[in-house]
Formats: sequence, structure tokens, C-alpha cells
Amino acid sequence: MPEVRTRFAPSPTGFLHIGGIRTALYEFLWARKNNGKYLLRIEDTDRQRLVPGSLENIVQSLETLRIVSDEGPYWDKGLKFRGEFGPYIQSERLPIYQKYAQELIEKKAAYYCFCSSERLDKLREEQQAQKLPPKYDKLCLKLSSEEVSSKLAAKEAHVIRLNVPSDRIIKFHDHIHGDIEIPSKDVDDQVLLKSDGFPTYHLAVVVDDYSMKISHVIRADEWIASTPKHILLYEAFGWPLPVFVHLPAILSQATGKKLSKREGDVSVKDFLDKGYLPEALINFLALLGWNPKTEQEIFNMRELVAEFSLDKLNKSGAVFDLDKLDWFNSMYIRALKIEDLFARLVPYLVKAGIQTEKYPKEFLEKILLLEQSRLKKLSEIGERVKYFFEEPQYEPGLLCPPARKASAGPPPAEKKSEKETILKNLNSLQIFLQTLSAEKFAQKDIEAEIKNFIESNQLKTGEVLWPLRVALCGLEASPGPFEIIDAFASLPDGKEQVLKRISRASEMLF
RNA sequence: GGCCUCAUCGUCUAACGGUUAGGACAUAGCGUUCUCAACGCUAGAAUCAGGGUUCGAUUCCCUGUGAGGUCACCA
Repeated sequence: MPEVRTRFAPSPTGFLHIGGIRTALYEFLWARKNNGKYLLRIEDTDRQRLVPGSLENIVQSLETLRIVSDEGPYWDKGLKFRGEFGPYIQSERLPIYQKYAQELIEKKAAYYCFCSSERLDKLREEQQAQKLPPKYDKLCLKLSSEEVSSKLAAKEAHVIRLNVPSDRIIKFHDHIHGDIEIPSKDVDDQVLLKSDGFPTYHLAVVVDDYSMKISHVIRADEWIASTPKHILLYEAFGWPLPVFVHLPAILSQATGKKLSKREGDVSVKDFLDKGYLPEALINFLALLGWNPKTEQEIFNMRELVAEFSLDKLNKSGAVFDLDKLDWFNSMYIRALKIEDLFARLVPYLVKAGIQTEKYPKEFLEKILLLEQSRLKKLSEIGERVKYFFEEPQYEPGLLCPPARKASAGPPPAEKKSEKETILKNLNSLQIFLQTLSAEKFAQKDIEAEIKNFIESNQLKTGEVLWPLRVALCGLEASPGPFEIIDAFASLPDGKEQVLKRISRASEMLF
């Protein structure tokens, strides 16, 4: 069995998008699983669509996600290359493609075409008007060799086209879909070498996959329709076929169609910026089109390598479900150790305008820990912990706890007396807390102290804790008051801040 | 339109031709609880349709329907 060699071959036409990542992931996993090689190759043969910076984005996105290539470009304070089958950028391999294109001409598997784009457009229009599938009419195939030579000598613009026979059934085997047959009459005489001397995808991919000894061509299933062209090329060259693995598409939640760049926010960078962890993204994507046939859902990269198999790949397209991604993300956020949580979250605090350097690390760690199990995305942190850094703004009415749902029957209690109770509780709590030393504000003490206070004064828990909590954070939903006080306690003026917020709440109610 | 591919809860998906069609996300309810989150329990929710083959089809075959992909000097 030859060495397993896979490749991910994106075009630098923009940010790497999420579907590409899944393809790259499967290629990577399959190579690792078989102790083979996974390589990255850049397919930049379309000069018009090149987007500056996208090559760097692709390379860096893959590295962030730990999909590390054995050969191809990588980033190390600049773009570098490794591997013995280079160059790994197609625009640097032009002579190779031209040589092979010549070979195809000689073998009569391809021919020169001098047709203008105007003629091709017109031809296409006519065919469409007659409801025929648009195809090149092989006009230039009728040219004599003398005519071709003189046109070439006159430097007429030309391309090289694949000469597709009209009467064949082209068969190939796909690892996921099984045998696929496509009549050659439905296959166009594809341009292989463009008039600018660059190859099209079809020539370049076949030449490179062969030259780089690729054993498994794993790619999106939108390529199935053009695979017959590739088969014809392999045959013409007399090269052995790689294993084809056409992956089902990732579908948009909104449209049910193939996820596309036009829908926005599908680039890896967007997800990373929003605060999705690379591990969560990988885990989620791995399960979109593949599953281990067990009930395990959480996989790290090592486990994925161990479990991955091409046989467990799915046939049908999978909808990209953001809710499920959010769930994976929150699972991974919760699993983070405090140092890691701190390192990943602080940049988002900074982004939210919080001057983190002004606060003790212990304080910041405590508030991050408070939110750890509540976050779906890292980017949510700023808004959630804002109240620690500025006076919370809220309506006085929020200080009164909402009626319990259980007591649906009787009309809401008289607001006024409730308000008075809350005010009274807040005031006596204030006095009580003043008598406590600042050290007692740490959680294990403050919880006991306040609970004791409630009990000895025969107060209702909800009528003390709710207003206290709202006074501290100004939010309907938040972590518990003891935890919030505990966080404040790691500030030099923590006690004062807590008391100040309580007295402010009292004033609002008064 | 031609060609190709696909079809199990809303979503991701399990199920040697024999299961009360399983799990997860989401949703709802309950419990815990000062609120939220987390956690625990519970509920509803699916085999696209019609024909075969078979003692028996989610599973195999055919037809239909639906969805997606593709038909460039783009990848």
C-alpha cells in the first residue's frame, strides 16, 4: 500500500471559509491516521480573482486550528515553505503545466483553439436559446496542422482544450458515493491552458496531484461533475488514479443551499473573532458529515485522528447549525483552566474598553470564573461583566423581586408595602455589612454571615438576596450576590464599593 | 433545461432485513435555587410518496416527488 498523501488546495481569493476547514480537517486526519503526509497547495491560477493577503490568512487560519501541514507554505515570522515536491504554489509551476499540455497535444488528447470569446459567447447564447446544454462545438479541432502552425507562428491568441470523445461512458469510483457514470457527451471540451499561459484548475489539479504523489483526493462534492475531465487526463497521461472522496456540502441554515462566502461571516476569521475556540470549531466541523458510530460527541484532535475513517463519512449534505456550535463552544469554554480562560478572555475585556491593567489579577480571574459557565462565545464577556467596572444603571423597580410564578392566582402584592420591605431590608443589611471587617467579604464568610443575618432577623431570603444582587449588578439575571461580593473583595476598596452600591439602591427606592 | 448526487425528529445523526426507531443540539415542563447559568429528571418531535422483493422492510429494487450540485479562458 503506497503512502497516504492528502492535500488541501485552496485558492487565495479571500478569507478561508468554514467549509474549506472541514475539507482540510478530513484530509489532515486521514493522513495522520495513516502516518502519511498532509500538504497544503495554493491554487492561484486565476489571476483576476486573487485577493492580496488571503494566502497569509489561509495559512494562519489553518495553523490557528492546528491543521498543520507536512509540506507546503507555513508561517514563521513570514511565509516559508517545506517539502520536496515544491513549488507548492501553482503560479510558480507554469513550465510544468505547459510541458504536460504539449504532451497532450502530441497525444491528440488536446488541441489548440483560437476562437474569440465573442464567438464563444454567441455560441453559448444560441445553444441556450435552443435549450441545449452549452458546449464548445470543436470548431478548432477541424483545423489542419498547417493552419494551426501558421496561426501559432502569427502569435494568434489561443488556448488548449481537452478533446473529449463523444461516445463514451466515463466511469469512476468514489469512496463515498460508489460508482459514478457520466456520459462523455455531457462533458465539455474544457480549456486546460488559458491564453495567458496559466493552466485551468482541471489541468493543474491533475498534474499536481500526480506530481506530488497524492493518494487520496478529498474535496467537496461540487467537483463530481468535473471529475470525468480529470479521469480523461489521467488516462491520456497513463497515470494511476488516486482515490476520490467527494464530501457532502455544508448547507446554510438560512437558505438550505451550499454555504457561500456571500452570506457573510463564514470565514474562519469571523468565527475566531467572535470568540469561538479553535477546538470547538474543529469538534463541531468534524461531526458535520462524519460520525464515529458511537455516542461520543466531544473529541479533541488526538481522538479524532484515532477515530477518523473515510468509511464513516456521510453522503448527504449537512446544515450548519449555529446552536450546536454554540453548545460545543460553551462546553470547551467551561473546560478551560483558569490561566487559559484568562489568556483567552482578557483580550475581549480590552476590546470592550476595560482597562484591565488597572485591576489586580485575582479580581479579574474571579469575575471571569463567574461567567465561565455562562458564556457561549468569548466575545460576550465585556457586556456581561461591565457592572464590575462602572456603576450599574437600572430602574428602581428592578430591586423588587418578581412574583414567583407559582403564585399565579392572587393579584400582585401591593407594590408599596413590598417596596418598603425591600428598602428596610436593604438598610438593615447595609448597617450589618458595615460592622463586618473587609476580610469577611470573601465568599465563604459572606455567605454564612448574610444567611445568618437573614435568619436572625426572620427575613425572607428572596427579599434580601434579590435586591442585594440587583444593587450590585443592576441586572435581572447574573451570578449570585455572594460571588459578586467575593470578587469585589479582592479589590482594595471592595467593601466600600459594595456598600456604596447598596446605599445607592436605597436612595433610588426612597 | 441536460447531467450528477442526495433523502430518518426543526438540526447533527444511530439502527447485520426483525429495536417500544436510539443519542445529541434546540424547544417545553418540573426539580434545585434570590435571578441567570450549570446540573438532574420528564415531554413532544422523524423513516418523502407509491409500487415491488420478502414471513418481515428505515434498511434491497423500481417509479415518482423534493432538495442540492454542475454545465466559464472561476476554483
